[in-house]
Amino acid sequence: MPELPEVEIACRKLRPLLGGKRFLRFWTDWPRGLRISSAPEVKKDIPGKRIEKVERLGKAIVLHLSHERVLALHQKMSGKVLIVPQGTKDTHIHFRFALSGDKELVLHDVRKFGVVWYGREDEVKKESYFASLGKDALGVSFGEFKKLMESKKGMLKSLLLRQDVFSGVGNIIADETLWRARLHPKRRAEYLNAAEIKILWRSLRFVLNRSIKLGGSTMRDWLHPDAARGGYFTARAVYRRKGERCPRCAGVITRIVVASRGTFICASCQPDPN
DNA sequence: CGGTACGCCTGAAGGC
DNA sequence: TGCCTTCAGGCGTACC
Repeated sequence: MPELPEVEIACRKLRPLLGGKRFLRFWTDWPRGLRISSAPEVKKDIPGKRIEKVERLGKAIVLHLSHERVLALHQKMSGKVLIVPQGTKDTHIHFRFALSGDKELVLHDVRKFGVVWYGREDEVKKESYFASLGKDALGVSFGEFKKLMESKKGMLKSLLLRQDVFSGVGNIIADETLWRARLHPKRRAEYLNAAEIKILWRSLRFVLNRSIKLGGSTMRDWLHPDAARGGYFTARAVYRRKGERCPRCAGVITRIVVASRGTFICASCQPDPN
C-alpha cells in the first residue's frame, strides 16, 4: 500500500466497520511478522478486547483497544487490510482477527513484508518505526515544512521518502509531488529558494489530497478494506509512465534511479541540476 | 550526517 | 511455451 493516502483511506473505512466491535480470536501462519508479543501471547490476550479508536501514524494503522492494548498494522509493499467473512480462504492471508459478528479483520500480504505489533501503547510507541516518525506529511504546516527543509541536506527525493522527516510519503507520492512542483528529484534541499520550498509544500498537499479523494492507488494488489478499488493510479502524471508524454509539456517521461528507487520524471519540466 | 546496496518474500511482466 | 532477468506502494541494517 501503502503510502499515506492508502493508509488514510483504510482507516476511514475501518472506523465504521470496526467501531464497537470486539476481537474474538487471533490466528497467524507467519509469526515472524509479529512484534512485541508472540503468537501465543496475542491469542491469549486479544479475546474480548474492544476496538475504541482507529488512528493513522505515518503508514501504519493503529487500533487502540480496551485494557490499554494497541494493535498496529503496517502493510509494507504488498499488504492489504480487509474485512471479510470469517474463514475466508486465501493462501495470502497471514493474519486473522475474528470480530464479534460474522466478519474478521485480515492482513492479506503476498510478499510477507507486513508487520503486526501487539502490546501496550508505550511498548508500541517505543518501536523504532513509531519512535522515529517525523511530522505527518499531510499535517505539516508550511512553517514547519520550511524549517525542516532548511535544516536538512540531500536530494529532494531522499528527503521526501525519509519517514523520520515527513511521515507518509512513498515512491508514487514523491514522484508525483516533484513533477507537480517542476523540481528534479536530485535537486538538493540546501539549494532550494523560498519560492521553491513553497511550491514543493503546496504540491505535496495537492497530490496527497487528490489521491485520498480518488481513493488511493490500486496498481495491482491493494484494495480498500471493503474491497473497493482506488482511482488515483489512472489519474497519476508520471509514476510508471516511462515513454509516455508528460501531461503538462508533452515531453517524454523517463525512468531514472534516485536513492536506489525507480524514479519517473519529465526531463523537460524537471531539469537536471547537474 | 548523507548515500548506496542488500535482505526480506512472492509474483508479474518483458525479452529472447 | 518456457526460461531468465528485472522490477515492485517499504524499511532496517551494514558499510562507505
